[in-house]
Amino acid sequence: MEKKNSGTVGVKEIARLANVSIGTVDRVLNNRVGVSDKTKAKILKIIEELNYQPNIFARRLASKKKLRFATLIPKVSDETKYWEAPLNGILQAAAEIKDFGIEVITFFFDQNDKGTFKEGATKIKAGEFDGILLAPMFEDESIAFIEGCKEKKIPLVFINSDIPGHNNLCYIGPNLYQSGYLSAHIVNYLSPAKKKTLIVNISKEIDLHHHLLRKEEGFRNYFEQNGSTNELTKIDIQQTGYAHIQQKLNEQLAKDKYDVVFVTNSRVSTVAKYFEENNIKDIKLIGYDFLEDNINYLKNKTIDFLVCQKPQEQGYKGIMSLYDHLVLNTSIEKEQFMPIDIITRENYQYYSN
Amino acid sequence: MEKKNSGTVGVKEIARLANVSIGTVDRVLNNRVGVSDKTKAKILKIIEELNYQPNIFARRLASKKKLRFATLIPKVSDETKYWEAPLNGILQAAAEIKDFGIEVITFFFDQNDKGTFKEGATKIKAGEFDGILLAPMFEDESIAFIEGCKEKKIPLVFINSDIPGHNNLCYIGPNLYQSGYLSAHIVNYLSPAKKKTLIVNISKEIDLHHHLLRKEEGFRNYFEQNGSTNELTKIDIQQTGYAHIQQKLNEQLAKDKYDVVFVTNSRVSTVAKYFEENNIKDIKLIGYDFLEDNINYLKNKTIDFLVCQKPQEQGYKGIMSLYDHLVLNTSIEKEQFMPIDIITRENYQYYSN
DNA sequence: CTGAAAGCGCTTACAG
DNA sequence: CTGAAAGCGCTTACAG
Repeated sequence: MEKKNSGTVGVKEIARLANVSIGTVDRVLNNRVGVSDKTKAKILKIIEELNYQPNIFARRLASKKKLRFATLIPKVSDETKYWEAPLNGILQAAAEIKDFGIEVITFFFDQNDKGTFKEGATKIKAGEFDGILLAPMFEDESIAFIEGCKEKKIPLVFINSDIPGHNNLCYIGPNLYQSGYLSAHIVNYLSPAKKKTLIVNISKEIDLHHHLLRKEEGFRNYFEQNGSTNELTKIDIQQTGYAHIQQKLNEQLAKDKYDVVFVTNSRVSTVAKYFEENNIKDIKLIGYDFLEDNINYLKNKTIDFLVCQKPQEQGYKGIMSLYDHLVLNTSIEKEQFMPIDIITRENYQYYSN
Repeated sequence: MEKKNSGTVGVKEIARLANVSIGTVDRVLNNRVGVSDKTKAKILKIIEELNYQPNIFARRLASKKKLRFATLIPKVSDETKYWEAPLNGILQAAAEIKDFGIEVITFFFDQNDKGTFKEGATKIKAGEFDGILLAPMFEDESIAFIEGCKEKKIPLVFINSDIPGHNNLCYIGPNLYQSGYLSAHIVNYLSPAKKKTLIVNISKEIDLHHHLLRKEEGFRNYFEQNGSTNELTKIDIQQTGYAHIQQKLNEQLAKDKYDVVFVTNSRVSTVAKYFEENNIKDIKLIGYDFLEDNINYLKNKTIDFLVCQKPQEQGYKGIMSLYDHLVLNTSIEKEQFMPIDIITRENYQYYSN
């Protein structure tokens, strides 16, 4: 004899069975104080037995509780088009949970200016938010901010990059090492069998450089672990202006004849531009991120592969994790690694960021 | 002077402004009959001006309306593990919209038996469903069924394969041609530059064979259109038992030395098994679908690439499209092509089906 | 064609 | 510590 009362039992029925008022049932349901241990136990038992599932619609309709989430990510600029996608994900999630009484407020910082990051953090601290989504680009500043949140017990999710041991709710983003490793795997398949590969790191900001090194590490380790004959060279380009990159590439490409160039971030489009201008067609080019510039070079065959990690989904899932944690009380996976997608000119049309 | 009444105006306020009762407002809101044109116009004008957005929670709470969806897809068997994923997607969507008063009932058929498909279709017809999700494997039988639904104006979505011109709500699934095209693109990158490739179609059911041919077409056209020197051969294996496949492969591989084998469906694991048993390591192997067997051969390096098309998402989105159409009244994209994902042994861990 | 009332399953003050 | 009542914004009969 099974009971089938999913969806049909409510506070009223529980109250009846427990010989209390629905107000009391509500108190234990929502962990509020002011119920004797005895009646609490009795009610909990009934809830358990009935497998009671609250009606979220009634709950939402009756409740006047509002939650406010803050996000702090880099602002979108020509240099950082990448951040358009996470922002879109955030806004999409915000729209979806708006009716559930959640307000999402977005703050931005300048990737080239730690000061703006601190400013944003200060504003958020003052704003008394219930949950925070953060792109913790600057390590020291992020940690200081996070510790503050910890004290106030404000849940916090990281997206895009992690500071292990400091995320207090979850991290949602790429496994950088593995994405480098995968890139190497692709390179390994490319003809010719024996080849020379150039790794290119382009980054001005020293803090961001870590990320690139992590990818480079994965890339290198692949070849080591697979006993490859691939010959690896690398250059670090610490200025992002085209003239500078051009000069560096000129120098490097004069030194040797490469079969593959692996650019460790989205600036692969700059290298593609250089390839196009210099009519270089026999070097395979691999880089990162589904950005308009990159896709254009993919289309015109200058870029061969792009590795992408669903930036929009990072923002979306970040907000949703806060919601799931705070509203639905779901348990959240500590590390949520994004898929590592391989984009070519024959599948980019169907890619969903 | 802007009004900011999003979320604050309700039927009560509209009724007050229109000098009618909220019952009448409700009637025009839900397109019910029994309102004079004059008052209807008046109310619509106010709704428009106020940019009224109904409260979905209140609506859901008060409404007793229930909708029932039916799904008809192949049953999961050892031969058709693939269908586990779409089913999971369907069940996940069902769980999410259950609270919205939607009941999803699943029907299955045997891919090797058209009769079971007809049976399922008949049951669904008799069941008076409000929306249907279908994997239209058997063309004639599907069309007959679909025409019946059309008459009754029951919205219908196709997943996994399309019968163009007959889907009445939308198609959600792969672009088969393009997935073959992409596979060829990958093959083209593989060393050696000049190579011999064998296409393998394994399929017992004549109706399903079409799908494979469509992929083969994309695969072939890529090389034609790109003036490739790749030499293509193909075999059709019309029995799916291992002994038969083994024999066919024996014959074929004795004829020539191939660099790449492209299997046009998930049966690539059978070919992988053959490779493993015969210690074939120098032929690159490409096939379809994120199935346990295939992934195992990917891990042990027998399979090099798998092309996947998010089967779970197909089921999920299929149900959600019915919901969006029937409940939210959203407009639905006619053709929703899945991403074409490239899976290797370095990114399968992070793949979400 | 229109209105007034009850009720969906919760939460929120308020009273004791 | 507990209960009774009002109300969230809709929909659903029912009455006229």
